[in-house]
Parts: sequence; C-alpha cells; structure tokens
Amino acid sequence: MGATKTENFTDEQNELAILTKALGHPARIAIIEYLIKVESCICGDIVNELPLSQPTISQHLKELKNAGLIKGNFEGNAICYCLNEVGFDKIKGFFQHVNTYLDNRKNGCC
Amino acid sequence: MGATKTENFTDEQNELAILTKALGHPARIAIIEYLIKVESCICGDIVNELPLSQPTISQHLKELKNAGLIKGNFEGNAICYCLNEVGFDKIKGFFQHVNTYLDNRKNGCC
DNA sequence: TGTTTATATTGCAATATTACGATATAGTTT
DNA sequence: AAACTATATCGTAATATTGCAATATAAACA
Repeated sequence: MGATKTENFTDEQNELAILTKALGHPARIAIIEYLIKVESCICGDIVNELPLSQPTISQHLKELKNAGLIKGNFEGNAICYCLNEVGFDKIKGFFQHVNTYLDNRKNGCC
Repeated sequence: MGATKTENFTDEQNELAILTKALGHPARIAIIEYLIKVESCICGDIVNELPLSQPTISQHLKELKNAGLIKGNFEGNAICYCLNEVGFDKIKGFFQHVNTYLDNRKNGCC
C-alpha cells in the first residue's frame, strides 16, 4: 500500500481533495498570491520572485494548472499565467458549506 | 532534496499550506463532511463509515487535529471529535481574498 | 484485578512528492 | 539558418505520505 484509495470516495470528494492538495504547498500558495498581486505574468517572473529553480517552478505551475487553479496562454515564446476561476469556484461551495455550518453551530461541540 | 523548503516562505504561507494540505486527501474531506452531518461523533463511528482501517482513520484524525481543523475531547473511554473553527477561520481569509479578486477581475486575463 | 471497549502508536512496505541539473522543445530575433 | 530566450521534460536522489497488521495504552465495568 501507500497509494490513496480514491476508488472508495465520491468524485466530489476526490476532486475537492485534488484542489486542496494542489494548494497544500507554500510555493504554490506564494504563486497564487503573486498572481493576484500582478494579475498575470510569465513563468520567468515567478522564477525571479521565488527562491526555487526554474524546473521546480515549472513543476508547481503544472500542478496548479492540472488542478484547474491557474491557466496559461502562449504570448510570443513565453507563457502568460493567471488565476483560473473554474477551480476556485469548485472549492468555494465546500467552504461555504463549512462556514454556514460553523456560523449556525449553537453549542460548541462534544 | 525532496523536502519542502519551508524556510523560504512566510509563516502565513506555510500555515495556510499546512491547512490546505490537511484537506488534500479524500478520506479527510469525507471525515470533515461526516462531522458536519452528525455534528460530533467518536472515532469508531468514522471507522464504520469509511472503508479504511482503524489505524488509518486514527492517523487521518491526527493530521486534521494537528492542523487545527478538528478537535477531540475525552468522553468516557472514547474520544468525541468535531470541527475546530480555528483552522477554518484561518483558511477563510485567504479564500475571501481570492474570491474578492476574482469577482472584481474585469477582463479575463492574459 | 481481569476483561472489554476505544483509540493511539509502532514498524514496515508501497507509492508519491519535492527539488534540481541536464537537456529538450519551441518561438524570436538577427 | 544560427543564436537567443522562455519553458517543459527527463532522470534521479532525498524525503514524505498512505495504509495496515500487530501491539500498546487507557478508561469502563464486572
């Protein structure tokens, strides 16, 4: 064993886990925050911004892109990256659910 | 190499990554959703609910607890688990930031 | 005290992630 | 076409995660 048993969970649970897992690394949080700050930029800008090598940044961008949290379009010989609302919209529902629950929870808990 | 270079990122980035990483597994998403559904329950209830062994559930509960997303209190010889608002409140700010940005983003992006 | 019930911990194998040097790919420019 | 710029991929080492059987711990109860 060692691999996650995805077949035992719903598609929604697996998809949400893929999205949150993609955000589960400080470099990828930093990339998202940087993209919010500058709206859009090319990969090289992020390589200059963060203390990680170009291949490592490229790998993190790939994971964020695969999860649907960012998108990239060719712009000359560079690739312009920005946030992808699709992924964040999927996460939104879950946290709204959680927050609504917590806001309405009367007595602490157990 | 192989370990995340946490020293290169801010405390906020690392803390947020720990929280989202803790949610980055379908079993842990399922546990959170189950706790919302039943408000609170003991570990054994989750073992009955999910198709994973008792040690594996115990390990996932530990990770959620360490991240600050759930809390557990002794109740007789069992432990009663429920959501911990502390962790979710920390995540909330980040997603509010992202959603506000996305809502105000005029022209798509690059 | 001995037994039962509930949960945690240990130990380990399988797999996944992280990071980066070296190299490949692809568009741009001269 | 050759050189340059930007990004991706390959290969690999170090580390982390996942899952479970076996075992330990701890409270409740007979």
